[in-house]
Amino acid sequence: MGVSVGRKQLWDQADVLARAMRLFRRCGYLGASLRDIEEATGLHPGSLYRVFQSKEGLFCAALDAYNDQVVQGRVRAHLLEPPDPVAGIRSFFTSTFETGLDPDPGCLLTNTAVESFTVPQAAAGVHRGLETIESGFADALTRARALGLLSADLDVEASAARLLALYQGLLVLVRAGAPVTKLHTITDGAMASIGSDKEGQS
Amino acid sequence: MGVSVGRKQLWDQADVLARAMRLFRRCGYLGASLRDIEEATGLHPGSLYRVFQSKEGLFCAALDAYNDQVVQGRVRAHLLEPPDPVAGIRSFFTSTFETGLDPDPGCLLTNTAVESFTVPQAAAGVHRGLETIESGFADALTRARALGLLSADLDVEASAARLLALYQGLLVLVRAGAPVTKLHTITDGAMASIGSDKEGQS
DNA sequence: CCCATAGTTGAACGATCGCTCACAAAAATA
DNA sequence: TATTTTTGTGAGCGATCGTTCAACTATGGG
Repeated sequence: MGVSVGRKQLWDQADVLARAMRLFRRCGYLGASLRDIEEATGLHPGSLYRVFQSKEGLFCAALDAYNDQVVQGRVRAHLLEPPDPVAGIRSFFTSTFETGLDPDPGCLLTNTAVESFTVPQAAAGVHRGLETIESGFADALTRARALGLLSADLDVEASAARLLALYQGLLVLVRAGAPVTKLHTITDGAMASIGSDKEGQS
Repeated sequence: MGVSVGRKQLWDQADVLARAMRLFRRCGYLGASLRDIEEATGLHPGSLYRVFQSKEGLFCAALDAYNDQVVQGRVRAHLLEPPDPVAGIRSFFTSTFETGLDPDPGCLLTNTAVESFTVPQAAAGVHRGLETIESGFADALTRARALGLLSADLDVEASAARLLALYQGLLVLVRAGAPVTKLHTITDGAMASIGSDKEGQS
């Protein structure tokens, strides 16, 4: 069945998608030309088009990879796994602007939602990524409530939706170059709005 | 001094900027070609370039017009003038997604912040617009506190920053096609997070 | 060794991009 | 009316866009 005739593919698809993803996060879909993509990935247009059909196809594949690796990775690391879900939610926010991690390449979900008119097929990917984040918030909130860290009558669904909006807004402000102090203020307010301020509330 | 020799300009600059603004809100800077601009404004490239020097110049002028007209108009109408500042804040949010007003042309500040790499000179305009909104929130919160509608120990500055982030996030979700019920949930949560839920809190 | 197959390469296509400029048309001055 | 000055017009510039494809290179089967 698995015919093994012909030349072997010289490049790793995951690696190429990771490079394309980084370029799209920085420059957006329209801002990244095929020549830029060629330079970033090291692939010539023929190879790109044989596998991904078009620039849009590559973009959608990069968006899927972003969801599967970056988004799910961050959600798992900050929202699902930490024993202290409240601290996890906080670090999910602060990790977007605190130095060291990465020099602000931008969130592909935020950027694509704003650019959405350009690549209609990407809407599904944006929706999927946003839902991953939101259900991550919901999971962390539910766990925190069960641990007694938050009020028992907290509306998890509404709080998760609000945290998602706050998170997207924070990313916009990061892109706009807001000072880190303001981003911290917003994060502190977000934590307080779910009933957990910095000092703890017993 | 004011020499009055030569042909009269046939077009109204404010009207042209309003049309360009609408196009940029919908398509973004990169997504709007000069041919699109020509069609939207009715101006030929010669006239455009004589007055605005470049596509970037036109964009920055449109962004300034957006700040002076749309942003300041909305801030005044919802945050500065209403006798009930709390209701004003709520309508400032809901007016972005409730039907009738406009079919979601997008916020030029949000879009430009995300696209910021493209037109570096636009950063100042984005900053100015965001500050207009944030100080509008601060004004409404201060008035609401003075009226006894909100807790006396409310941190106005922090709440205004959080409302700005929430507002930008809401606009991202609107662009992403989030259902109206979710947008309402987020708005209700935003109001509750400043200490005023739907039913009122005495 | 030769052929069939799969993958790589990069020149080049038509379309469109942002932008320019020579020219025509109007308004004020002489 | 002739002249000067400003504005409108739109063909067309070089550059770059997304995309294609014919030639070339590796691989496995017979």
